[in-house]
Amino acid sequence: MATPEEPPPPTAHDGLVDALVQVSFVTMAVLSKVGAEHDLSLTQLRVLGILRDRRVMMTRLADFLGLEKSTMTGLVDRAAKRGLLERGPNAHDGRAVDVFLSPAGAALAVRFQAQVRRSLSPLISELGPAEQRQVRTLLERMLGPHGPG
Amino acid sequence: MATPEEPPPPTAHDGLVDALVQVSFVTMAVLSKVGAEHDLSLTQLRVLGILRDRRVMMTRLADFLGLEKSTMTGLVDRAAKRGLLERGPNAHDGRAVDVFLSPAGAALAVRFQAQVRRSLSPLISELGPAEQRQVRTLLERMLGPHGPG
DNA sequence: TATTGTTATACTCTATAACTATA
DNA sequence: TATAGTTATAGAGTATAACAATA
Repeated sequence: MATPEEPPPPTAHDGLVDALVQVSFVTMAVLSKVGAEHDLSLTQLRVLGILRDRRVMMTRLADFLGLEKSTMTGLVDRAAKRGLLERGPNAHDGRAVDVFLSPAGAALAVRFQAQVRRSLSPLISELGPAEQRQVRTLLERMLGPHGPG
Repeated sequence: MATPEEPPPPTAHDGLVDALVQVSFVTMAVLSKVGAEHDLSLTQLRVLGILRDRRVMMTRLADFLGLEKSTMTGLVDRAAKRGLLERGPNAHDGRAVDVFLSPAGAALAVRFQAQVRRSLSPLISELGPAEQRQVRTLLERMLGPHGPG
């Protein structure tokens, strides 16, 4: 007899979902904090990460981030004004604008990544070496067949 | 001989850090998306989550979220205007303002949680039951001695 | 005609500083 | 004097709609 307001049927993996969400919040908090030390928002961090090994047009960057192209204009404007990235012409399409990291931006991305690794170490060090390999494998599996590329 | 710009020495758990960050981004994207379907930002979601089983004063809410109290004013204003939560007097301090979920807010929180669980299922279903128990245990260990409370 | 990018506008989120009311 | 909360203000992040230039 289900009432109109059915209580959510707790499934076997509810506990996993909760742990996943909590760990994600902690991880994002670390990312935010390290980013803030460089005056970088999470979105700006993602931009640096995406451009790390790519030169892409505005629209593609917006697709990667799941944002509107008009949002990209402001995001790229601010990062460019700080000298972290640059705009340039696209070789194949006169309408398109390419975006790519400046040397300063690339250097910052490298420093940032190292800092994130250090900042997440305490979390990870709760586990032994074998367990670390385990979680890593399992997390990568969760990310799907696209794999850790 | 280390150069002034030392290349970051890759440690054993770098791969785990990367997987953790990626999984966290995916998880937050799911949270954002489900939240957006209810016109709720990640911060508003966290507010609902915190108030789920608590009545707290503004300052305490700000502490939980790591935000300034002035930020809370706007956040609570908007959520209250939508009827999701209410302000009330604090029994022990005439200066303080308590915040708590309205019935509508509590109902939304329940619906939201169920929806998040469904939305994260595909990710989790990449693993078998035994593996799910494993990750859960390991993630909870990473969250530290504070435990999954 | 469709697509790329920018501009204009508006709203949310966030912080700092100044203020009020209570402790 | 110190603390709780709000207001004022400013800037970043986001979206929608209208526009210019190119395809």
